[in-house]
Amino acid sequence: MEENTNISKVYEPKSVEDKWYSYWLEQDLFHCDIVEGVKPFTVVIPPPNVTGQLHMGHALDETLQDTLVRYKRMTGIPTLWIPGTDHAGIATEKKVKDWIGEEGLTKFDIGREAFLEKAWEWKRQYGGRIQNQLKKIGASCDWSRERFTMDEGLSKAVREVFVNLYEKGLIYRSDYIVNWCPVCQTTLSDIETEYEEEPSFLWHLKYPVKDSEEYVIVATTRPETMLGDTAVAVNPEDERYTHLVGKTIVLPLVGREIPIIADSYVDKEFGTGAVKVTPFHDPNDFEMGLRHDLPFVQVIDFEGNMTKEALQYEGLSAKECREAIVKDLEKMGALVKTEPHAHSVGKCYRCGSTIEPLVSTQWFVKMEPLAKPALKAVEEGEVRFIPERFTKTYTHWMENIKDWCISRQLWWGHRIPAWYCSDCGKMTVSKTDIDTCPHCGSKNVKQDEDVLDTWFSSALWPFSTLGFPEKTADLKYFYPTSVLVTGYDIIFFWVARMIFSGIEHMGQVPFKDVFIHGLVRDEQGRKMSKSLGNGIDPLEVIDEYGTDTLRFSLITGNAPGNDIRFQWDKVRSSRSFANKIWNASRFILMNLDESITGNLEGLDLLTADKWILNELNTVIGEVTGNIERYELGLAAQKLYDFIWTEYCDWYIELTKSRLYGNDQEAKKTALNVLVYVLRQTLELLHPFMPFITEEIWQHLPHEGISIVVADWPKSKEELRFEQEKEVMEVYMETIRSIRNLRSGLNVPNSKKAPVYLAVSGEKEEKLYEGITQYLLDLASASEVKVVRTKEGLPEKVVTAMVTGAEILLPLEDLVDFEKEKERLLKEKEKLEKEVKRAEGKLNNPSFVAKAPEKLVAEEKEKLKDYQEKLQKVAERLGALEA
RNA sequence: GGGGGCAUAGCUCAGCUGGGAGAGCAUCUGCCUUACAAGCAGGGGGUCACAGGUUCGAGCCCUGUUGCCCCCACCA
Repeated sequence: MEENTNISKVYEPKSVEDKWYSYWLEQDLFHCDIVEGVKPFTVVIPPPNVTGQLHMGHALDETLQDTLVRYKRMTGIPTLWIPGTDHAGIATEKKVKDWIGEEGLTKFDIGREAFLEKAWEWKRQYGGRIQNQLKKIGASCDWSRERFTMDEGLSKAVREVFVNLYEKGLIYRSDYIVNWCPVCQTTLSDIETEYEEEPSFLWHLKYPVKDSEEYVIVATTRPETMLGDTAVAVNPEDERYTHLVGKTIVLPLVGREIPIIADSYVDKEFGTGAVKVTPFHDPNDFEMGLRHDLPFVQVIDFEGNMTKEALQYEGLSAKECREAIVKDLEKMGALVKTEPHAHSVGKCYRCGSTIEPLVSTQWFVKMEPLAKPALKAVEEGEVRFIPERFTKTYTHWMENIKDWCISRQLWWGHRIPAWYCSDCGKMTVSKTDIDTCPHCGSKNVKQDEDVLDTWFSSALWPFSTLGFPEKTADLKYFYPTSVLVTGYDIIFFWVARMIFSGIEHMGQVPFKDVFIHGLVRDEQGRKMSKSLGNGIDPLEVIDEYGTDTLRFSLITGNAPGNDIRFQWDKVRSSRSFANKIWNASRFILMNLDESITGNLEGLDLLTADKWILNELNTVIGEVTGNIERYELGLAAQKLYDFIWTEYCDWYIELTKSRLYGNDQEAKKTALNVLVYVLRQTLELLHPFMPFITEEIWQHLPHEGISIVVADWPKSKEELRFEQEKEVMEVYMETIRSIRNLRSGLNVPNSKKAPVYLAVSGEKEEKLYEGITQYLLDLASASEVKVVRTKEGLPEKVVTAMVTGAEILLPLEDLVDFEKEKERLLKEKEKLEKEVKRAEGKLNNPSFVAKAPEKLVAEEKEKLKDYQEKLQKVAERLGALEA
């Protein structure tokens, strides 16, 4: 748009997006300074994985955040959006393992130090990718405050928190049954384990009772673990087994003697009512093992193979072992029954491998003391979920929370700050690295090999990014943040943990609002996934259609918290919208000259001008309210309707005769209003479509260096024009009616015809006085006459009734009285129905008594209008009969 | 087993504190009207899943039913 001629008829996003993003950075518009005494608006980005590529989920998440952030920035509040990335332990470690694997090396070949060296190198090479992608979608982050979870400062925060929790007794180290991924070679927390139902079998095994002819039949889904059985349990109330409790079982194949115990965990109804107990390999059995002081026998190792405790089965994989055992038990007659059984199996959320529950020494966070205040904060509304229903999801999880296993057997991450002395055997937990045992002075101290769960550091994100544990100015000013925007799938992983961490370490909740969105699904409603190959790359959409288009299509027509189906149709319709704005603006720019400022002072406004200003005023109020309430979909929809329907289809058309006419003052007025409304509309739209709005705004008369920092439009009392609105609505009704009549007879627009408006009184005559030009412009009128009597008008007319007037269109030979009668009869029917409806309401005494006065008055008005129209239709029909 | 969501036009979905059912796409008719055919004008199409209830008034609130979906828990 450098030149006002030769502008492309279609909007070309590529030529403007990078240009403006660079400009915004050059002008440092996203940087946020502290303004003492003014409460800022702060958002921290849910940090994408450094290994990550931008996917549709990010695109949605960043778009929502950016929209809120840009809006707030325009309202003049100091606004900060902190970007950053997450080190993503398992995911990144896997990438680096694959990377060195290309040279035939394993991480153990090269050792911890070299491996970490490689990992950092990998991060330097690919870690910047996601940031550039964020810029591509227009994210207005303060890049000077970018953070990475393994930055020095953030690592310091992790240590601070770890040690504090440890010293309070809220972190402990213990042998416990954990979820072990034999492929990733690490533990996983409970929420990192996903259960899938698989068709399997329930094997019924016969265990002989020692020194007896009796036996107990146990049912199991995992026969291979029988090698590690250290008891058989029955319900204490189960009379079938009472006499056996305390006796001994001789474990088949193994020969180990194990007790029969009574434990109320056992369900009498399920299977045979007797359970084999494998404390080392099953969470429930583990608990029973503790309760009854049973031995723990490990028969499956950390690679998923059988240990030497598995005797002759040593070395087999668990799966092979299962087959062998079933066969062997069958051979010896110990397999009583095999029945099909749906069995839910834990899977690693990263690699999908089957999880092996195993006992090992791990670090845990004691959750109950942390969960309590976190629950209270949400209950008391200190943190608010939008939409509200997710409060329940959160509460339910927090109420039933178990301790959090935080140690991971990885190298990439925050190494656990605990040291073990091989001389005195004591452990030291310390904020700083140590090389001497503080207990005995020995130099033989070794740091714990494990690192912390990635989510441990993510949980600190809202304050670690601001400088915690240092009491920085940023931390003081920007914490707590204003809103967290994220998907419902990580409420447990992240949101909940940030809440209790914020309360625990900062003494304050980390954010006021949690704005939850859904998942972006494919066109068939399936989850986008790598394995299905149905993911759509947002960058490809941007490449083809532009960022604004993608953003708009993700935001419109969605309610908070609901999943979104990605639709190309919707993308295309958003592109059409961008194009519509482009062309409307192009039209206005083509007509501009230097005298046009887009200010309203001293203009002689017409009805149409006042009408559009009034509509703009309304839209400003509504859109602002919608954004404040996180109803971004509604806000976008309103802007779409306003721009397309009211501004383009009506207002621009209503100004054309002035623009093309000879009255320079009138032209100037129209143009100023056109520019005024367009500029404000662009400002309203900017948070949603940042690039196209900036491009156009810069070409319009404006103040300031960028729309990014333009003032958010405000509704103004002096631009409320209720009366003009009403008049205009009558005019529009009239225009539609005329178009309708013509369309019904297939009259092309090029064929102009006179329009007569028969009005009943002086008031109506006055009302219609100003309509002439509008009908000439928008209703293909050749001339317009407002008359008090139909006398002397042509006979061959089609008619329609509008508020206060009867339209008569002399369309000569096109007029078919039979068809006309038919149409009017239909119209009559419709009106009668309406009259009946309105009368019904108004004759209902309780409606009149109880409904709001305004509503009753409106209903009365409508009734009157319908009755008038009905009467006119009847008259016209009468005339046609005659 | 517990919790939650959805059911509205042919399709995908909106519908804010209850006050005469909307959008996009698709479809039909007529228009290349000098901003835009990625467009303009006009039209057709809905017992708002079902059954009750509250209310002057229910797509919206309450109860129940049916059908899909999700989350949590996981009785071997």
